[in-house]
Amino acid sequence: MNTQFKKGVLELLVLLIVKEKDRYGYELVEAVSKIVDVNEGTIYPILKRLSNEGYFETYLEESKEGPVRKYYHITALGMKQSEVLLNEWTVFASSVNDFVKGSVKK
Amino acid sequence: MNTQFKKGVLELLVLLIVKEKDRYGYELVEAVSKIVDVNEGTIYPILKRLSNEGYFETYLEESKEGPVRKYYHITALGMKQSEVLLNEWTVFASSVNDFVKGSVKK
DNA sequence: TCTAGTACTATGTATTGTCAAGTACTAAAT
DNA sequence: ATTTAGTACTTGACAATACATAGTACTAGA
Repeated sequence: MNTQFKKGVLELLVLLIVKEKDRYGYELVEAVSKIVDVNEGTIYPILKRLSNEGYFETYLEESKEGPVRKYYHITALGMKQSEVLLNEWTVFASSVNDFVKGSVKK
Repeated sequence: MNTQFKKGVLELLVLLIVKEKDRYGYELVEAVSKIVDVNEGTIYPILKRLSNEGYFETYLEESKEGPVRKYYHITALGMKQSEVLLNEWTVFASSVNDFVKGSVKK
């Protein structure tokens, strides 16, 4: 899969998934993987960055199936950011798709 | 505009525009700008890269309105690449859009 | 002669995704 | 008892690509 296409989009996907309900990192990796192919080493840095920027709050919870899980909870700022990004993506993708479709017909 | 979303997509747009007919750099900047906001200093490096990779051939032609123009012509390899990239973009964008639409409803 | 528009090049920087390796816990298989 | 697989997270070096800025140079009109 084209790595470049994912830039910026993964951040949007992570925000939207955590917005649904609190998630821990490993769960996020699997959830995002269902949409686009993605590497473990890609998601964790995004989570750290989004937390540093105040979009997520975190807390720990024990698990019976393995080590402690770090859960991510979206903040009001994160909600706002997900809306901004979602809007930007929608505008961007439809501009590109409109052109691309016209290009195919010729 | 979100810079990250453009990664990889500009290459696709440039390929599709040059595929229509031969273009020179400055013309490309204007054509791409109609689709997504883009900087001059972004397009020229893409043209150089795509030429180095054998997707474009170039030739010079004089102009009455300014300095010499460098025209880009797509090669068979470039045609192939534009199809590959277009397909990858279409699959990618629709995966993301399908998820994103589901996410909005909730 | 100056300015605006056209046309291309070069360089340094920032962002972000990938890869690889490592740590560590639990549960099931050998 | 030990190994293996699955879960869970961290870190650091690396690659790709868009941007900003500056510089060169040509033409035409004020």
